[in-house]
Amino acid sequence: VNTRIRKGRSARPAAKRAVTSHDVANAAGVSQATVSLVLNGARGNIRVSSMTRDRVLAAAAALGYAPNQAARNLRRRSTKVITLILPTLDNPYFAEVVVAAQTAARARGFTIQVSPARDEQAELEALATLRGSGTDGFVASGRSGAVIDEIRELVARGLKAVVLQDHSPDTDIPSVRVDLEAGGYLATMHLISLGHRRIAHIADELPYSNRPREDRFDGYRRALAEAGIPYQPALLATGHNSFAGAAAATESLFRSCGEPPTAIFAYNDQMAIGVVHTLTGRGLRVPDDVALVGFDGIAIGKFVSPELTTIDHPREELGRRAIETLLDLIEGKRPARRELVLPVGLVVRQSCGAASHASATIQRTRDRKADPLRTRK
Amino acid sequence: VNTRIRKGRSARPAAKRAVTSHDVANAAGVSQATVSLVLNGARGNIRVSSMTRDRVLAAAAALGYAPNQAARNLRRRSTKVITLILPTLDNPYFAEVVVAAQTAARARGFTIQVSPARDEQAELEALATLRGSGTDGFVASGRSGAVIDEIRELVARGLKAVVLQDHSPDTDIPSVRVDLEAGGYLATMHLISLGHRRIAHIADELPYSNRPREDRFDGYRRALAEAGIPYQPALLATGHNSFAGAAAATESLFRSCGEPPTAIFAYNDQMAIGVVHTLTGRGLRVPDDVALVGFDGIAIGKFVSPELTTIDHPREELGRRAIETLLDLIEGKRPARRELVLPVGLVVRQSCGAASHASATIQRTRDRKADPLRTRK
DNA sequence: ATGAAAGCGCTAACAC
DNA sequence: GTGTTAGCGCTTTCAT
Repeated sequence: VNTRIRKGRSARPAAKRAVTSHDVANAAGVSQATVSLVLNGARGNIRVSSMTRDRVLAAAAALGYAPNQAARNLRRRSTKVITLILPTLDNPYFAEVVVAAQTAARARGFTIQVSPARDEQAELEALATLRGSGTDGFVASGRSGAVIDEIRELVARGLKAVVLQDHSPDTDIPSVRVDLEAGGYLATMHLISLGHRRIAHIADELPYSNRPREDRFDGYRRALAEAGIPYQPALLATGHNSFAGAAAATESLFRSCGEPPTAIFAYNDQMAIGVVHTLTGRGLRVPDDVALVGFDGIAIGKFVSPELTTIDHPREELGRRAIETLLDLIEGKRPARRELVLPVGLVVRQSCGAASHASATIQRTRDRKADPLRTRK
Repeated sequence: VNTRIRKGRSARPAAKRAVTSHDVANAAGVSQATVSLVLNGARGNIRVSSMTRDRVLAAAAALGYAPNQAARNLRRRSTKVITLILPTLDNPYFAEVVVAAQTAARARGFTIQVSPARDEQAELEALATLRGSGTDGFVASGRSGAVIDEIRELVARGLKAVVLQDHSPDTDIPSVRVDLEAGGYLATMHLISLGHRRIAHIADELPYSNRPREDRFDGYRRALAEAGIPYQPALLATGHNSFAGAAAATESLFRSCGEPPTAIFAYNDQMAIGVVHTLTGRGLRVPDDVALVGFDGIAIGKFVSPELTTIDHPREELGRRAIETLLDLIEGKRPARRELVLPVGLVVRQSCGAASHASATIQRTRDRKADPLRTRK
């Protein structure tokens, strides 16, 4: 039965029938159910003699048996797969999140699947593919209203979801994020403490309402307000979230803002590098002519010139906690917090011009639940 | 039947039974088989009246029906999923490959799944999870012998495979790769043509035999040989494939090589940035004191200072062609070539010191099948 | 043009 | 302890 010789040149590779639990059962001289029992191991009681167990295991190994996932998923009504929908893979920020997520998932017997979705349309498509129960749950960023609606719809269908780097849209959709507001505040406050008063902000240009951006921006304005510096719309510029986008945004900032800023707070470290490029191109030195603080803490910040002062995020923890929260949900445990907000830290390097004051100082915000923002000054 | 009220506080979310094709059939007043027929559309003939078709479609939409993937996969013996196993996601190089792969796959009705595997062990694990027929095929890099063996084993089980950025290990496992040898040759030749004779190479330190590294290295030595420059082992340094690893490798290179090199060919652009960092730290200017050529062509090379001269890879094409080759295999078509080798191009920017000669020159290698290497000088 | 019926390979409840 | 049995939801002949 199992020997179906590939006849002639008919091609169509004829996917040689895989070995099933039946084959193993035959080889071991037991019933198919026993094979299943043995292979699914410690189902509470070990109700199977160690002798048959060994025989089954041996037969399975000899035949190279691997259970058919589709059948198992169908029967179990679960796939042990979770999906991560991320805005982009261009930014190594997410690479770190993915690796941490994968490690955390694997530790609990789950596999992750990554879906890059660079815009709202792509995100909606990625979410749409989750409807067919190919996954037990997912992590997505919130962003636009349409995306939130689709997330709610999937949750209504029984999928579990966690929102990453955005606010919790619903009681049964927890969120795990970094304290971006505190980060914006810390970055701006640092520049203010260095004597700057004309501080620009270069942000992502995403068209729809976007919490990660608003949070940074809120922190920026809170710091200005605390220092009694009026917010000036002319000092805000947006561009595509990339090196080139930031370079262009900086160019247009300097062309149109009248009196130029003496300092810039960038949306993330990649954009900060684009900012440096334009500044340098205009003959401006960083930090002497313009001070700069990035955001993220990705590895490259230490290797460009000048080295980037930045707001460091707990990227590993972000990925890990998102997965842990999701798996708790999937396994029926109710997560400890609806919103988990991770603290950030200021890393002082060269680009802010404070190098003489202190090198590689690290200042962290407090861990917090969902109470009002407060940072250690 | 479908209304199972979540009773009391018994928790265990009770995953409300999803709507099945039976439900749709009932709502539309047809048999379940007809629903399947309608939804799977143009199965050759359209043997279904447009009236019932409309009724089924309407019912499906009203109920928000989505076919159960597990059941479908079980029945079809295929998942329409392919897996991409990549060494890392840290390097934006792979982000581009992934996006291209995803686009190509989607165009043909397939979904991709990404598995980062930073070392041999992780790669073997990732491959092992493919045994359970959760995927129709995969793209992996070759690397170590153990990995190749596992790839062969999976292919023997009926999975389809394509090797990325390595040589084809077997007639039925095609490879799609960039012409790394020609790239190494081009980079080195460029430095030679600028007058350099002491040219170092900073490479990835991967422990096992590694074609991508050997290919670059072969190109490097071919160029030296052609110019009559003896190869000097002291000018080869290896480090972890990262900014920090390259920085460390450069440090040790300068500490131990006796007379220092006047030029460096780096393994990739990320490592090139690490090289610049160390050079700058030692008070050496790039390109004035040491000329540098990177490899890859990733976006950041244009935004660091000095801008990186590099060997540009067709990253989008690499991802796309790998997927197309794999899908051909899955669909029973025999791919046109066993080895597809994509040409690379030299992009001259600042780090090589040729800026005065010509700015942003681009020189490309010829497209080739599997014939001996040859580059246009 | 439509329906009935037979599984795909597995898990789990229940019998012995 | 081990085997029997009943499906999970779908695709796909084969009748009608």
